[in-house]
Amino acid sequence: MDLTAALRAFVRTIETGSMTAAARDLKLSQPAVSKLVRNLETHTRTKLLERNGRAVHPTEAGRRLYAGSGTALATIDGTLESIRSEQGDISGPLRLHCPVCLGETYLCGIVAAFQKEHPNVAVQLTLENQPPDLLKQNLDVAFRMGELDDQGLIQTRIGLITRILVASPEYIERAAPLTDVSSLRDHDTIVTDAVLSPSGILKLKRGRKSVDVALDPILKTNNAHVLVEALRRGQGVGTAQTLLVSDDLAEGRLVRVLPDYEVAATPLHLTYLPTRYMRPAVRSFADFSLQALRKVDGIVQG
Amino acid sequence: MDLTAALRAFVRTIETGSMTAAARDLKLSQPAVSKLVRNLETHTRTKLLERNGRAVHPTEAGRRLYAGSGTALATIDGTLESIRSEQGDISGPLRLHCPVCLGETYLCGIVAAFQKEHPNVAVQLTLENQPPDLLKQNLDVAFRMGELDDQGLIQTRIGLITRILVASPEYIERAAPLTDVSSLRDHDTIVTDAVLSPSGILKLKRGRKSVDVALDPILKTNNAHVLVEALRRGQGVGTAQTLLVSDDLAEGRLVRVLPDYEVAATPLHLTYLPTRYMRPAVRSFADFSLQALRKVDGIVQG
DNA sequence: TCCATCTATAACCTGTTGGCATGGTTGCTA
DNA sequence: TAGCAACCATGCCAACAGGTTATAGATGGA
Repeated sequence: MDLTAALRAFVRTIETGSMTAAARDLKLSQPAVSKLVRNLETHTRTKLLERNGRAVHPTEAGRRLYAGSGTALATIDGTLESIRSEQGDISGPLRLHCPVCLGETYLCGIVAAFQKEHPNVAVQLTLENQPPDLLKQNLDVAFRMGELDDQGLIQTRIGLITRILVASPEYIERAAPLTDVSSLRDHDTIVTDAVLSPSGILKLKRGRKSVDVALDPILKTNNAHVLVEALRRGQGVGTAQTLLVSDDLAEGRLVRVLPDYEVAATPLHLTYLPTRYMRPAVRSFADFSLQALRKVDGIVQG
Repeated sequence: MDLTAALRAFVRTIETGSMTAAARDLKLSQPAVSKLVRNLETHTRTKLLERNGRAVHPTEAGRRLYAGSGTALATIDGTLESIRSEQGDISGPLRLHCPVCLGETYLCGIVAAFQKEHPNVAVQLTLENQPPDLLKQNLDVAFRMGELDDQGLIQTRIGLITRILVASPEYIERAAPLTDVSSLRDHDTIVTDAVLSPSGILKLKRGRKSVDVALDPILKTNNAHVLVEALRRGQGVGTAQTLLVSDDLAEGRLVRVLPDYEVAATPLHLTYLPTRYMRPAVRSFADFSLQALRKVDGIVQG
């Protein structure tokens, strides 16, 4: 029996919670996974999974096998890949997860540059604003915004994503003068869900002093492109991640307003699971993306 | 490709220093091992072994793969076996090594008792007086006499094997009186190689005081049965491990002489390699044999 | 120079494994 | 309660992987 294949199927089944999902992952048919697990059970003379029609759960023995063999498999994979990479040939899969806005604007370029250096790395880049489940989705690296309290997760702080208040020149021309933050109430505002507190408060800072403004925005969106596009069209004034609008600012399509005020910056982290071995492709990409992102205008240290 | 099989063949090849030997170990043909290693090399795109006609040596990459996958494989095997054993069924191979005299007299009985409790454990018991190479011979546990300086070896002290001076009643009748240790020179002496220093000195102790006696034995042997048999036949007086002659003493076939004197006792150790996982059969037998041996007359604590 | 020992290769065969199609079970939902 | 959807198990078939035997090639020692 191919123990490696059987264990891999078993481990993925537990992680995804379903043989069908594991089969998709492993590019096998569902019966194949079913058989592999069955073989493993015969071999250990023990029921490893509790089949429940709907889902499968590991038995006590299954949990122990998972704990023991999961890391061992990862070690083997990591060692093998590290030996291949020693030949100067970094390869293997690289599964990434990233918030949509960052992914669309910067990460895709970073991935392209990385793949140019390492053409044998097969990237799967998932963009979602939901926080990912690294285990279930089998992710190598996830970029995450905001403060994380997730235990059992290694996180490297990349920097702070700054936001600024911007508007198009046309809008500024047209609308009431924006002399002070209190006048924001009289403006059409456009924001991301994330920057507004549930009660609709935007937190700003002027120097050390923090200022809260209650907004009633004309547009709230979770999509950065939509947001920036609306700002460009002159639909209003709003907060935007600096990294999303630096080009627009440089070319005059957008103008920073109330430049004395700072919008609360969001930390950006690179996260991954503490596997025994960091596969070379993963390690290499982590370094690569970290350096690239820290150079981005709109991501600052602090 | 069956990664487990390939890695196993590779690991055993490095440990034994030859594919042919690894094949014997794994109960495969030599070409099978050759192919497995070749597959592994193809898979890693790296030469892992330097074939040298006479012997094979790992390349740098091979050493790294060995370091990484060796323990991982052991972990997997151990976990699987531990799950099987959870079913109350301790099983698997158990490879033991032991000095001949101890093995013939006591260990064989201990092994039999152990197998009675755990009939699915397949024991290979090698009796040799040469110190074993646990890695090359693929041993789980080795019993060793004497002080060991072997690093990278876990050793549990079982106790001290005592030796005493004995002779048969017939011999004592016939020979010169044995009033003092100095009169030993005038006797026919029978010893194990091990107790004599290279220059032929037997070290004794009387209380705190150590006494050296130069002997010119009529029989030196490395085999305990030969030694004891010679003593029983009345060929002379000699040193014997207490555990070998306790029956003879009890039944009057041998008599202890010069009982004030002690022969230097030899420590007995149970040794094994520090593998990540101690397989259940191994752990269980280690406990079992330790308890049994400590009860043996002639093995004392200290 | 021959021999012993070890590895590589070729040819062949068997057994396992994976895929497909299908049937059974479970839990949700209307 | 019945129908549906999702998931796992099983039987059958084809393909390939991995095993063995036989043989050739290389290397170090006597």
